[in-house]
Amino acid sequence: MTLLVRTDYPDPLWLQAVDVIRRDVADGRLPVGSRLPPERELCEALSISRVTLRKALARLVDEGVLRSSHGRGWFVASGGGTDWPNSLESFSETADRMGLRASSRILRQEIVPATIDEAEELSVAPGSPLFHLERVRLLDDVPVAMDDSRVPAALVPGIEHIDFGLASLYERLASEGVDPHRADSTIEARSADDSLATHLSVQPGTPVLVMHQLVVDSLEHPVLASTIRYAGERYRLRTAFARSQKADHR
Amino acid sequence: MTLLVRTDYPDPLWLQAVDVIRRDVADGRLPVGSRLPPERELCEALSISRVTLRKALARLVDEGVLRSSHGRGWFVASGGGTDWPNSLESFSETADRMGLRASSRILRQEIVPATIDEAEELSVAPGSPLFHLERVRLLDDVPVAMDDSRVPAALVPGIEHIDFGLASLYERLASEGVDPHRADSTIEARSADDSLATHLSVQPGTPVLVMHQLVVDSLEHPVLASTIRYAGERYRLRTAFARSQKADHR
DNA sequence: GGTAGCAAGAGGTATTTACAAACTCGAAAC
DNA sequence: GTTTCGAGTTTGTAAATACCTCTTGCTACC
Repeated sequence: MTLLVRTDYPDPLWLQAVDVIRRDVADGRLPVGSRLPPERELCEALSISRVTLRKALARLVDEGVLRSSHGRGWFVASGGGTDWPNSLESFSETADRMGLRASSRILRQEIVPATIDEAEELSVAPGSPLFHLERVRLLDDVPVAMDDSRVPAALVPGIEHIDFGLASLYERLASEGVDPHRADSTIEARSADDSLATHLSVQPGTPVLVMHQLVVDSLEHPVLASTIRYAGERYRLRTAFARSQKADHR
Repeated sequence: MTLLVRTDYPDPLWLQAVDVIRRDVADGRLPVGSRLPPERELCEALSISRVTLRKALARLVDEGVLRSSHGRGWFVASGGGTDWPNSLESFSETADRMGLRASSRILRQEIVPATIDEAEELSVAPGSPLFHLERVRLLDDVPVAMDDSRVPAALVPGIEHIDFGLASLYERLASEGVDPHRADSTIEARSADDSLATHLSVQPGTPVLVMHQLVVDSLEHPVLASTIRYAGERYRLRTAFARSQKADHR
């Protein structure tokens, strides 16, 4: 605990205390399961009052870093800090959580006329311009998924000139006033075909997780259809489902 | 604000204050968007100190009931932001939609002591009795999935004698006052091992969709852990994700 | 040898007090 | 007429203090 909190810093003292303790946990100076010094000692060590310290500790409980035991002390929570998304965890959120770097490799980016099937799914006229974006998604330069997205070109003028190696498709849609509201999805397990296996650097036939999503705005207009194929050994979807009372699993 | 907090009640004052304010909001005495009296007035009205009141207010922010504006006051938050209608189509709903008949074949139904891992996941003591239910789920007598569920036996007395070829696990839990509230889930693609392949009547190595769920009640107590393995060629999860507009609290 | 009870140490709750920072609004200055 | 300033109000942060409850371990008693 070398760092102290400083009154001449702009951040509130309790936030500085949060950072100090969180860092000590992350660096292993406070191993998982270990007990922290008593509150009164921590106060002295950090030169803050007990109220301020307890505000910091409360935040760390919220973050799942610590837990308290009445009469016994403060303990570093087990690393399984179940930090569940309340919707589907996005690719970059997964990367953040695992401390990895997310990136993309563009395979295809063009505007083509919509086929009958595409037109039907996205509620546009057959032959109307459709933006195709095909990317390999990587975590720390390891290919993890193939993302094939289609957007009606009319929604985002000039979309074919955006560099999606850097830009986020969702952010671009949002900046054009497109408001993703719901994503109707199907999820299934398939075998990798030769083409997919090549792009993901896996053996043909290995299991892949195929998620197809149709994203609609608040007026139920389709704005994006995407198919993401995840290498089964390299990715795991995380989400939280609300259980309606009538859901029966007979 | 008719009710007061009382020092001679067992609940902490700040918790009583939370209840009072939450009730006022629920009853419409504090309409959505309205401003609360200043903290100092609330302190006096509730006969508690400002620190105690602020602890209550902080909790209500966590619950999404209130929000504060520096220099302006406290406001009742719009209730419609925090809903997360992520839903997952259940096995029997899928059967209904496709006009098929859902059934189960029991492989294993017994009470065994919880292992360390199981105990940790379900927040019970290691060695405490755990109900294991292993079933093959069929659609029109075709095996489609293998369901392995674990429930703390204390939740449903006599659970080991129920015929789950007919009864619904969720209905049984509900009838015992267990209220499934949320299911934290991971979904991945794997290859079928020999045992699974036999039960599902597929070739070993074919892709399977593995969904693991931890179901918790409204108090965040785990009530059920289940792993369902779907034959990739025979089943497709259908779900709707809400795109959360939520900001991070960093 | 077992058990009840006490005391020390830990977190939990609550009060009082003080000052800082952000917002509102009206009055004065230009 | 517009801007600027400042007083007043309100939330945000922080300290010092007191006492309660729970856990643990030791001690003394039976």
